Amino acid sequence: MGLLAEFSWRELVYDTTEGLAEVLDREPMTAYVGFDPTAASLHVGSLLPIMSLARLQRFGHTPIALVGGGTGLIGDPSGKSAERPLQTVEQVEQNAQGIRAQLEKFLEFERGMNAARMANNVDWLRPIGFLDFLRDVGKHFTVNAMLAKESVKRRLGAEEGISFTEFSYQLLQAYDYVVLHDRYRCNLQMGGSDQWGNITAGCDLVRKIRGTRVHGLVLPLVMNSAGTKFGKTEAGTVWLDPALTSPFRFYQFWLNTDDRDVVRYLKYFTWLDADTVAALAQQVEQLPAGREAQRTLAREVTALVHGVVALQIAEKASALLFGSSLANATGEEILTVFDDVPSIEVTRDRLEVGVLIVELIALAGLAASKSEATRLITQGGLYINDQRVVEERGRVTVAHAIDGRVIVLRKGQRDRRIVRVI
RNA sequence: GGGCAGGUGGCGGAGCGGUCAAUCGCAGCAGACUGUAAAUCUGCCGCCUCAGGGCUACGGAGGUUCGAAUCCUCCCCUGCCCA
Repeated sequence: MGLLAEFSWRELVYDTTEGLAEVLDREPMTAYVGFDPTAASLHVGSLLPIMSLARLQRFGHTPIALVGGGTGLIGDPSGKSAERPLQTVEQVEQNAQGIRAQLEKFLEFERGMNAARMANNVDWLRPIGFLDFLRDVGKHFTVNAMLAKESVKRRLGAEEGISFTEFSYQLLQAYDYVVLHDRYRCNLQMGGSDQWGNITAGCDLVRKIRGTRVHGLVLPLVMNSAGTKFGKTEAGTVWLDPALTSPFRFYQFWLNTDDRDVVRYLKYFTWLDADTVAALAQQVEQLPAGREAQRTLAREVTALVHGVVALQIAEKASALLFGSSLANATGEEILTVFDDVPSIEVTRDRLEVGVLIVELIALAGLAASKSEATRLITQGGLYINDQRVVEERGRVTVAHAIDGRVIVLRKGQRDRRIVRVI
């Protein structure tokens, strides 16, 4: 099976440039994907392009992970409905370093023939002068074509418009392709479907100034059936950095995947083969409550991103939280399992006196204010050590501390905070 | 530079002198149901509060009025059109 067939059954091909199939069958290619340093960490949304690069490498092609340290200073208007504030140089640099470190985990850099490469476009975008850029790159683009790009068109119709800076973005990304083509013979660029305009701009530019035909492939936008943005939960973005999203929550994110999405996600985000995925798909049909597919997805992706040890802890925590009750757990166990749950510290002295529950909740960050905390209790959404709180003016005292060491606050079904007694 | 239309709570979008902490939709939070689901239903959704109320809010600054998100003046910002 060739790469394209592999991509195809996994539903990874949203669109490609013409003739890509023939080239892929004929020769090993060098492909790049760009990652924007908009944050210090990548999130699960980036997992699709990352996995795609990794798959490509397994098929003997060479992957390049491009960190957009230069383009990040400008801001890609693709898929954005409004102009975004510029990030500071330091911010971008820091972010670029962070995601660079993350990307390294997914690709193999020691692999002989097709070892992965890492590049940062600030290296060539920073030194180039404005006049040179206009003469060498800008001259090959008509504004007419630039205006026709979906990302630009949408903004032209929008209230806010688009700045010259973001308008120019497509030229920078196109130029990246030229540089990567020159340096590494890169001849394929992949990205999310929102990148199609930027990718074709790059293909055109390479053809115009180097006379070579290079290709592009865009991946589908990852959607979920609930209509919300993939990779967002109540708690916010699901990051790949374990310090930002704990392995436990990461695991939970995947475990909670909608039935309608889980099979597709197995194809997207795991290495499981077609037969295994088909078997799991059948499970979803016949025994949805068993959630075998979700469990497998969560295990696979968590192990991939955070490692087997982190996975085991996440599974153990899940079992304790949703299986047996807190009542049978010792303070020690709770502290271990909830190690990565946000916690606050309260002194024993304060607990001797008693702390107003609403104050504690606000302090722990379970509610934004005391009014919100009061509301929460009134509605029956607050639990202390899994016991529902009914008295909104009540106090928390040492008596609540399990083994005198820890109190577990919970909002709703699963949002928890740990109070450590010190 | 000129003309026009706008700037209201996370977003969209009402309100156009008092009854407005502000209709409504979306998002969000909680509850019920359940599979730690989806769908659905219910409640909540500025802050503080000794629960009576108090405070801060409708781009910014002034002003008119007993009283302004609503009227006036100036300023700032955005879009569209013209130059």
